[in-house]
Amino acid sequence: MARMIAERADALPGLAEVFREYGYAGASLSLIGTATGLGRGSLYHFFPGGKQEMAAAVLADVAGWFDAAIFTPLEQADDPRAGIDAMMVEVDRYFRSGQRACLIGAWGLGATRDPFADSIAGYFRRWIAALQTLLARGGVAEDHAATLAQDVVSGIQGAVVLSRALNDTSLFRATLGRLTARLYTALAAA
Amino acid sequence: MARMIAERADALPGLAEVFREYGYAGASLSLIGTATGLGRGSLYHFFPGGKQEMAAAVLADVAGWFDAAIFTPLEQADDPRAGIDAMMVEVDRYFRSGQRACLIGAWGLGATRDPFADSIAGYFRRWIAALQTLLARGGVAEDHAATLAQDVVSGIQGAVVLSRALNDTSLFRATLGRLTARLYTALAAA
DNA sequence: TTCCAATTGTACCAATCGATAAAGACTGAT
DNA sequence: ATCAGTCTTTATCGATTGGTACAATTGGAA
Repeated sequence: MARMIAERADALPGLAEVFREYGYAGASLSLIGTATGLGRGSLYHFFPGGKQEMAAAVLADVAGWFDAAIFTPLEQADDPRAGIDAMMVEVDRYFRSGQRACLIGAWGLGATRDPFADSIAGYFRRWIAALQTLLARGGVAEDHAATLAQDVVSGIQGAVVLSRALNDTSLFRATLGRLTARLYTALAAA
Repeated sequence: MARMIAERADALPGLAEVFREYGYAGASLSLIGTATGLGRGSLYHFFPGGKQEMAAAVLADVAGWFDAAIFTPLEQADDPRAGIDAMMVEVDRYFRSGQRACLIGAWGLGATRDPFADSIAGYFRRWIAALQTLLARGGVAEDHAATLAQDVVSGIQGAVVLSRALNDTSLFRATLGRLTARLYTALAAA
């Protein structure tokens, strides 16, 4: 009966989808079981800490993905404009043009955040810092780079909320475009 | 045993707080009972439809509050700038400078929205329309007013997410200030 | 005072919750 | 062939879930 295929990491995508859609409290073990294709035994084998460990693993996985796919490329981009473009492309893909919620942002809003407050804050701090670094390297004044980076990360989160609520993918993409334009303008003025 | 004091409306604030903090699934009847000071009997007397009716009532209450305190004043403001200022003051107060989540925005992100998708979308549409109307009356070009209104509502939602995640009230207020400045600039150019 | 409708407390329901335990099935290495 | 270790199934736990039923109690109208 053992597949030897299953690793802990294989369960994470399904796990993340359930948590994202139903929230921490709403993600029951039956839903999790269905989404991951794993029985209770397997789940508790991979996550002895239970639901809380599953949530922590998902959070770490999402944060890790953003780190590798967005934050680090952002910091290491040769051309600031190319770095920004790459970020926006990945953001649009990841959030499915605003139809997919931000798990970390959503958990930050409710009581779920308490056990994970540091991870959640760290994720956003890292994102802002990476963007700020890029802008500063592009010649943007430090304080302007800081507020601009905040505005962009905040603007993306707002676009996720609004475009999901209105069920409007074009709104998300248009907002990303406007945020990109603001970044370009700041770089051009520098 | 009867108090004869309690009305259905008296339960709404506590109800809203629980739903906001714990989400729909996480808001158990015990939590709701504690927060409202009402037993199961009273709750099901006022809300025969159970949890779902409680949620719908809270949603309608929040939307009604915004309508009366923000949207309508926005539409009827004599001076666009004064209308904007009043909105920002109320927004900052309502969201407690970003420490209080937006119940409607949060529910729009997850599976909870399904039964309430129309109400949630209507809330945001109304907000954007009111702001857009104000800008248009201030002489801002229609398409510019539309995108600007979207950006501001989206920006407020993003600021709630970000400032709550970072536990930073000054970030929320600063973002509101920058959004206000953008609106002023558009009005000045008109 | 009597009575009625509104409100509340209590007990209870089946279903599901998260979690545990133990036995079984499979693997790779010896 | 055997063994240790990995993974899965199944059954089950006590607690809690949302919801119901009903009697007790109340304030106000008659």
